[in-house]
Amino acid sequence: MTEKKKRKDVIRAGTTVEQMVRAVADLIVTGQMQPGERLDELSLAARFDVSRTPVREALRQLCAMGLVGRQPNRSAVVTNVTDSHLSVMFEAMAELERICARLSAERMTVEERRGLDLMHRASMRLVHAGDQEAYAAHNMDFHTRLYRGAHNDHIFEMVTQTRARLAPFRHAQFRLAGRLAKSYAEHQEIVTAILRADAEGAARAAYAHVSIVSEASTVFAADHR
Amino acid sequence: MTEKKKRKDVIRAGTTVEQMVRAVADLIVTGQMQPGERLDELSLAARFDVSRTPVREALRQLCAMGLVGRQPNRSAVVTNVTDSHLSVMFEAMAELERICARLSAERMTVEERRGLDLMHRASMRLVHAGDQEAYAAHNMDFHTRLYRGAHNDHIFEMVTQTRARLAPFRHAQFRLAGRLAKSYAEHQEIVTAILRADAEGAARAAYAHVSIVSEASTVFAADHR
DNA sequence: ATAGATAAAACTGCATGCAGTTTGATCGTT
DNA sequence: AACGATCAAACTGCATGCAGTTTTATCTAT
Repeated sequence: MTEKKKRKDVIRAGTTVEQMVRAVADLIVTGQMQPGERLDELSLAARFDVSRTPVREALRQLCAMGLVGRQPNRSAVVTNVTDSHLSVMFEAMAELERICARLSAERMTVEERRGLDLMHRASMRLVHAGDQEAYAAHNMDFHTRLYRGAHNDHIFEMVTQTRARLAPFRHAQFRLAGRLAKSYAEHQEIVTAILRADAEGAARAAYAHVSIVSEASTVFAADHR
Repeated sequence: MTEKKKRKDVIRAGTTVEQMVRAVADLIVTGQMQPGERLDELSLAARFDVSRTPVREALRQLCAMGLVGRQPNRSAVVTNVTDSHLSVMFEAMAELERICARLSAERMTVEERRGLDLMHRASMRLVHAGDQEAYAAHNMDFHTRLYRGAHNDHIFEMVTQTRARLAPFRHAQFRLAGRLAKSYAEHQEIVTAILRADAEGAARAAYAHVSIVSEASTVFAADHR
């Protein structure tokens, strides 16, 4: 019993496939695997010490998530968001953020508004400290709240998925000089509009916010080519 | 050689998994499988005369598409879009259509605008004939052009996916009295705005159009409960 | 008669094996 | 020397088998 349980504790965090999805997604999102790189089933299976079956299913799911591309009888490859899609992806992201901001301004509960405001104010400390790592985490949370605030699960799903694909590029944006303070100021605008239930103002601010991130990220991507 | 080729001709239309995805999606979308119904791997495998492996992978993909739900160690079940998600899905759809219409008004090429206008005009014949089947096909095409016109592949993908999930409900909407003519009139508004490059007008008209479809479909869904 | 326990049947999760396809390296030809 | 053909190694697609879990049917006790 203990043996079995132990094995589960180690292996479990959902099924093997779920783990594989998370693990491989992590490799991609953190940049440990470059776009265009091949993901062959056998190597991955060996690497994580499972058989090819869960690997295959994970790859299929990652394909659906857009993180890898597949063709029949060929290895899966890490999707190259860089190449053609970057601006398209950011545009989509901006549109989604705009929707979420507008709906959030209309629908957020009092608690949600207060929570957003509080966590935003708290983040000022991180800006002053210049703590990029912590601010990135805060930023993630901030936007997640916006997405949740729209109170529409399907939109939430779409925006989350899109964000996942853009993750590699967003990650490094705060390195650029002054981005932290700028980001904070932009958040401020969004928060203010939402607190006022100013749907159009929130929408505009959120759209602009992503556009700026987009430019910053494009610069970053160009640097690393 | 001929033997092999023949086998391919029969089997081929992509890989086995792709076929399974299409086949099962069809079962769901056409209503041959009701929401909540269980999809057990063995039965499906037997039904389509393949092994469980491609069935499993197809189910995983269908899950990603949102057509079926899964839990570890349980059978996949046809997603019950009806229950809670219907209005949420339509709302998301409306937002996406709004974006597409706005971007289409801004970006469509001259040919795209002309094509949209022509096919819209041609559809008047179907309205007069009261040909629901043909009009449904036209409607599909019409909206697809709107999505393409946005010139953003990622948005196209999202909207296509969302539409797929709503397909079962959209299908029957034209049965309701007068829907054909109303739909045509609404399309007219969208087309007019796009031809004028009136982004906001197109956005507004498209949003309203989906909202009305939503109501019609909700009625339909309620009827069939 | 109903509720709960128990055991068997059914089904999912994963591993493994084989067939067919792709990849890439070697050899021969121009 | 460069290009193309040929063949072997590597890899994907799918089938099948076993272990473990869920589901269902039967039996027992209140």
